[in-house]
Amino acid sequence: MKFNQNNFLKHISLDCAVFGFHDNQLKVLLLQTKHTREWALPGGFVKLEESVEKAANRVLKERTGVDKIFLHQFHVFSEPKRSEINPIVNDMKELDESGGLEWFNNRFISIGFYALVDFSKVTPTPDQNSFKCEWKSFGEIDSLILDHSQILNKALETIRLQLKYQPIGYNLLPDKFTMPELQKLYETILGRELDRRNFQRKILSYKILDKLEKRKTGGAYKSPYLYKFNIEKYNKALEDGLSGGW
Amino acid sequence: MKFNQNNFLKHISLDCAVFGFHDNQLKVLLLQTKHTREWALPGGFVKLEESVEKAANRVLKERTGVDKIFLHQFHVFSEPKRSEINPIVNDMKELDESGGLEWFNNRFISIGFYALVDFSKVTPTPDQNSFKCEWKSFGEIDSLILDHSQILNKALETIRLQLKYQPIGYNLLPDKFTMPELQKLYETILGRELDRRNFQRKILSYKILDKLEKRKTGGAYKSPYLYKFNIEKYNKALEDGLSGGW
DNA sequence: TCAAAAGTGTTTGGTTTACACCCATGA
DNA sequence: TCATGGGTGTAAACCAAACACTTTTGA
Repeated sequence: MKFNQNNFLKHISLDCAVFGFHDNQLKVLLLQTKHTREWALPGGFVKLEESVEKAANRVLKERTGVDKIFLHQFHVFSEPKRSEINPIVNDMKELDESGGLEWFNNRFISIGFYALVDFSKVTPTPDQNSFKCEWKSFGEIDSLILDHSQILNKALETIRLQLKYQPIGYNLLPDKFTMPELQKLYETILGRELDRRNFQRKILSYKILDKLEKRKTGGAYKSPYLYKFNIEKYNKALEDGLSGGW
Repeated sequence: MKFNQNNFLKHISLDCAVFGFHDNQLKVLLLQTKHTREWALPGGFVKLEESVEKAANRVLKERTGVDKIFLHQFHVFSEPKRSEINPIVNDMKELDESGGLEWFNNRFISIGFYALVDFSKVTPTPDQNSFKCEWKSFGEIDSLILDHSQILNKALETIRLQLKYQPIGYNLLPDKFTMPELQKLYETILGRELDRRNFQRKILSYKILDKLEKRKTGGAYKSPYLYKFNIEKYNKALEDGLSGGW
């Protein structure tokens, strides 16, 4: 299936900061470009008859295999020169016969989205312009294409703010998880350590968790309880907001 | 000066919810369209070489006479049919010889901004497609053109959330103001009453106010103190965020 | 001189923080 | 059996909500 620029709105793009959580680390889904081997956020364009939310969902379905991802727009990036491509790329793109060169030389206003996904359910899949698609630990990402670093940082900042009055985790953790795992997630996003006991008390006070039987498997030391989110209460908390902050 | 559609990015517009505060009421700046006499939010388009923020600032300078207004983007509105114009307008627009009909029949993705301004400094000024421009009390606004009601409501919702961790008022009140006035502003935005004494204690705890001499003028009863914002501390609070919420 | 608005302060209850002890587990 | 991680509890500090009394002002 070839890219046909006539199917898309000119000047408008979208970029997604897709976050996952694995090995106690915050992961970000990135693409490596075919030509320059630079890293980029997954992104795409908006079809003539779809909303930007639909477009973002479509793009992420392609990149991850997962549909209906938790996804929110958070900022529009529109500096006039933000999408000016590297002259080197310009040359290399000419190798491309898809007519993409003309398209990519347009100025783009990009709508930034952040997405939270269950790491284990994602199958990273490169797009037409990419060489590969894979998870990177947030801490190990250094330079990204265009203004994508800025977009990524602003996405994380937005999530940190959301955390103050909304629960998080349902979209980032597997169905069943332990309290220490959930805590680690919060600590990772917030970038600081939390008190184990106070964390538990606070989270439980939101009443969005259901406690299950003890876990038995592998891990050394005392086995922690398993929890799962109570989805109704979780969604209600998402809408109503939480009282205290972190 | 005629509108030349070649100077603007196609498919992209912006709409601004401009809030002011007057007579203890929250005011919104609206335009009344020439043809159908419907009400609309001030809006505009993005020039080929400007950011959306610059564009919004430019548009609001034209509508208010005020430059460098406090202005933030808050959401992108992109439902495919959101900008489909009323067929009646379509006919009437043909009266217009500016070539605007073709332009307005495009699909537009609109970037929503909210703005906070000092009511007394604004000179409402209609644009090319408007009959008049004036302040309306938020409570008295019923129907707006296209999805502008939705945009306006989402703007207010956003401000309410901001209020939880950012100070507000510097952009909405005159230089000098009294504590009851500031409180009324908070109450108006939040849509509920606050305790006078607790409000004062909390606001003062932020240390963003400087207390001045007593006011003497007109108002009956005991004269309240005048305050002004300490702009350095205010800006710092804007960046760092406040601790407690409302 | 009185009603209404505004200045100031105190009590109370909940929430957050800090910290301690015990239990379970696999090496 | 012991080091480590995990479950549970409590005292102190802090903050927010509720409420009372006094002062100033113009009518």
